[in-house]
Amino acid sequence: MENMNIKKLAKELNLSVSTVSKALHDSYEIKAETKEKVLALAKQLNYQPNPFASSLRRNSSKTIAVVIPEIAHNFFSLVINGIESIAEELKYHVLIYITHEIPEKEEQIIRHLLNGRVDGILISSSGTSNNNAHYHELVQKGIPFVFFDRANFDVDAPRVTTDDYQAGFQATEHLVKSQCKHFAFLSLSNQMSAINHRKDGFLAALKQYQIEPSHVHIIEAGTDETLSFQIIRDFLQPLPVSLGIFSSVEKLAIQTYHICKEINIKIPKQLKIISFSNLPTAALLNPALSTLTQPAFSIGKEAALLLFQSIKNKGKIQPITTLPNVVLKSTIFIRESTKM
Amino acid sequence: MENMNIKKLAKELNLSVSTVSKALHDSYEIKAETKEKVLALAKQLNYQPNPFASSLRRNSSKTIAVVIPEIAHNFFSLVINGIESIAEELKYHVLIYITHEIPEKEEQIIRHLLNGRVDGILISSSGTSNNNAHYHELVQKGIPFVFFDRANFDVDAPRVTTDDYQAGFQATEHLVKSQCKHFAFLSLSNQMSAINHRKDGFLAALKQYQIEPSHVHIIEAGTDETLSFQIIRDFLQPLPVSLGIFSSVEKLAIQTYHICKEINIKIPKQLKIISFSNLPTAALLNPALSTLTQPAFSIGKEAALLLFQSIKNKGKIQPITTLPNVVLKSTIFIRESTKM
DNA sequence: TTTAATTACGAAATCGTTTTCGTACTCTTC
DNA sequence: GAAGAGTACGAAAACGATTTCGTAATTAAA
Repeated sequence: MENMNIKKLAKELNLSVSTVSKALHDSYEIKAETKEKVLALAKQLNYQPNPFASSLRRNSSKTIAVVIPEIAHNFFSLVINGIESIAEELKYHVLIYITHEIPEKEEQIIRHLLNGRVDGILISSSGTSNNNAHYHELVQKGIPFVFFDRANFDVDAPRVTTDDYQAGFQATEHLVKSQCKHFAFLSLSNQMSAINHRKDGFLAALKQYQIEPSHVHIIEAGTDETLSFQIIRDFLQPLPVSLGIFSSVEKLAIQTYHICKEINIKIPKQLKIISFSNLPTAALLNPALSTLTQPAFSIGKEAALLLFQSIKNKGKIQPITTLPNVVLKSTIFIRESTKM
Repeated sequence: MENMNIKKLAKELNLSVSTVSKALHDSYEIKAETKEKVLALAKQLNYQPNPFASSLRRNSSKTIAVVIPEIAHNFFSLVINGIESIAEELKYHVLIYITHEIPEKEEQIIRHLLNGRVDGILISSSGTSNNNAHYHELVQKGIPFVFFDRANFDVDAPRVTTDDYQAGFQATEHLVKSQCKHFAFLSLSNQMSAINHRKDGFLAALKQYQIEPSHVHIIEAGTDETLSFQIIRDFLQPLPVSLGIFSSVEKLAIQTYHICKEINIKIPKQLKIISFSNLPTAALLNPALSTLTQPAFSIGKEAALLLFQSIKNKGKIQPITTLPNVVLKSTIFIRESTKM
């Protein structure tokens, strides 16, 4: 009696395995009376179908994977929250994979997932633009996937992103109007779609306001903490006059705060800064940080919804439509860190 | 040629399925030459074994589950990072389940996992003390699990916790020495082990320093954001003189900061506060927040290690030993929020 | 030379479901 | 009352691996 299975259940009921299976799936072939009996005993004996046998036979796992660069990050954990809210509702399971911003790691994970362990994948890419073979393999294998936030635009897959260009433009415009003279863009890498769009918005705004190119600084700090710390600190010494920083990610803004505290740069007097961020404490910082805040939870929800749509439509004839490409709006919060 | 499987591979090689399977698992029964051929073709044809067939036959899933109250929380996402670091190394997969602090939700998740989908479970309990039947069912089913941070001490399972009592004592002692006269403990609920230990340390310290009971306040703010906001605000009006707050979780400390900003209470002049927290911005807050910081990443690592040990030992005769009960040390950071 | 052991492989059972295909039996319908 | 339709179930194949058991061929031991 160690483990209940459908065979024992059938024997107990004096029914065949197939009848029991059909009864459990509420098949029209089975009469109501029998169904009730089966359901009753199944509940009583606490029968739970073996998920692997089901998955093997049905060729579906009721599982999705989320592949992200890092998890200890407000944005990504909020996104996961959104994803989970939908998955939970649809009784799907969620596997988490972390790439630690290493493109090769992402490749390896994606390649592994070609084995059919999951019905679909949500990806925030760590990949570089010259490397998307693994995405194409997913397409070939027919495994649905959706990009969120960081997409690879060379790959035909649904995307959920935010209005990065506009937000970047708006943030930069705000810095200009706050009387900044020098402008710096803090970036992780020039290979990430979302960040590049933010940079494009930044550059466009500076162009529109006819800022001298020599006053425009693009700082690629990279993903290594120690190194990026160094790079930013080096950039701030000597400090460009009336510097306005637009940080493309929260982490670099926080590092900047730490550096300013360390080498005694006064925000916003000597340096103004605005950053993309989902920090719940942005308003409590010293000084309060101006932010562009992405609707992270909604991004997760939308991406999951798109993915489940793809999963459902799999195999069916797709109407020739444009690729789903949801763009959500970020919100700008002006706080003290950019005060005149 | 849609999907590669072991049968096609065997046919291609003019070998039997069993030989191929054994070769792939490096069995001593197969000679080196054959193994090489098999490995070579497997790689060339990009063969990946179907995980569900394997799991079904082997009765093991190479998957663990992490069940946590919430994910958008620095502590838990750091723990997951630690868990993932071990799981990744051992080629295990990680499923995430979020209870949203709802005990019934946790029960439901755990009961579902009785079906064998995972080889083991890491749990930070959302359960109440009078409700641990589902844990016992896990024991009965022989599914290994490990508690971390929030354990249920009525259940015999390995635990990874921190020195909550000592940390609570130390934090409170610090408040006493900072000339506080009234003392408040902010709690989520009186049903969570870790939090209760912190409270015990708090009360013990106050007793040792002979603080009048009427100056001791236990605030159970609950897990609902809006409600807890209300409760804390109500407590702070009117403001007890020389109030020292020990917040058992980060979230309530942040709420307190927001409230103080709103109703214009000066920290640390009118109110001192120290909190358990893994905020990367604690030092950048206005004022910088004194914290007790748990080694969250290590907690995740240790818990995962214990779990994998249990999984490995499963079925084997256990030496009669004491239950693994790892207790890690938290670190106290004194900052401005508790300055005299 | 005979027997025993070793090597290298294959046939088939097995894991627990789902699903296809039969097939008795009852009920209509003309 | 014969044919067709509908009802309710069962036998067996399938999913794709792993593992047990058997065995032919070779080698070693007696």
